Amino acid sequence: METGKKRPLINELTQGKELAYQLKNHLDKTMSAQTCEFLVEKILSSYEKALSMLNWGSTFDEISPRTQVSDPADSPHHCNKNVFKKRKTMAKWSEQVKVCSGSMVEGPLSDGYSWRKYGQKDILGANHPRAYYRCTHRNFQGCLATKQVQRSDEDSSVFEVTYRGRHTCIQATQLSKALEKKPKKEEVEEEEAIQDSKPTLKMHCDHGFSFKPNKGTSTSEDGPFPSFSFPSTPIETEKLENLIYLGCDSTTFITLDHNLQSSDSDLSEMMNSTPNSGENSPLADWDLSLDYVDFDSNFHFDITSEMFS
DNA sequence: CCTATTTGACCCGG
DNA sequence: CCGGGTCAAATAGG
Repeated sequence: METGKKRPLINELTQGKELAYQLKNHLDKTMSAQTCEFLVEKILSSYEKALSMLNWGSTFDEISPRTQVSDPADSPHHCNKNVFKKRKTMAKWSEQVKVCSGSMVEGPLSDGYSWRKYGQKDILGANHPRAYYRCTHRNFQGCLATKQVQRSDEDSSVFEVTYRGRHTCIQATQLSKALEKKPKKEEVEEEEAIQDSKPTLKMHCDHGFSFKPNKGTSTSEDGPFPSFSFPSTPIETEKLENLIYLGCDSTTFITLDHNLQSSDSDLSEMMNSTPNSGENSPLADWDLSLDYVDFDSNFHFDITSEMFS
């Protein structure tokens, strides 16, 4: 990114940040909208990150998704196992992380997200291998964020961390954080939200698909199946693209019912539970469904038998 | 048992 | 062909 564009960008982000703060103050006084507050928190965090990235002199490069799609009428998307074209269109930035010399805490400190290692490679000319991580919530929330971590050659206390793709997931820490702020009264006005006594998490993205995990407190497998579904009518490429890139990050609408304790372990629990009925969870294919959605217009959807193999 | 990590194989773009 | 990135089976660890 040229330095000429840097200043306006910083100004813009700063302004947006201030506006978000103002909005937050208003929300504090009004009502039980923890959901809105949660959103604002995310917005702020997003701005903070962007600014820190820019000021830190780290590289940041994101190709506008606008330029990637020329044929929005292109209909359905298919999950093909060997298609990774879209990776090129994902945001990518990197930063150096130094680990405290005193502490022997191996590896770069947590950046607030939970990652799962999926590979390690010896890199040509590098003394230390490069580790590959992806978001732990990839399977459950379709979060495509990944990062690479490589120890610096000269200074072994420095790690080069390269991020790819923004998080579209809801981290457990964010959930608990949002819950902490919830006032303890307000039983009255939530009547309509109380439909059953089970903790539920409803997540809704405003571009047409929804992800609605629903888990009972008991281990009974007869509870409602979690469901993730795209709209029944094919969604245009453009919309999907906006969904992913503007992202659940900023457009996700969260409804937290009372007594929420949902965590990823809960999610994994319900997703991995193999019902005795022999029926697999409908979420089994969800990873593929989102994971391999291809936004490149050159890619042609083809329905083959491998879709539901 | 389950989930996370390790690690060689595999894929793919340059 | 080579090397970076990913997959997935084996393994570790709770």
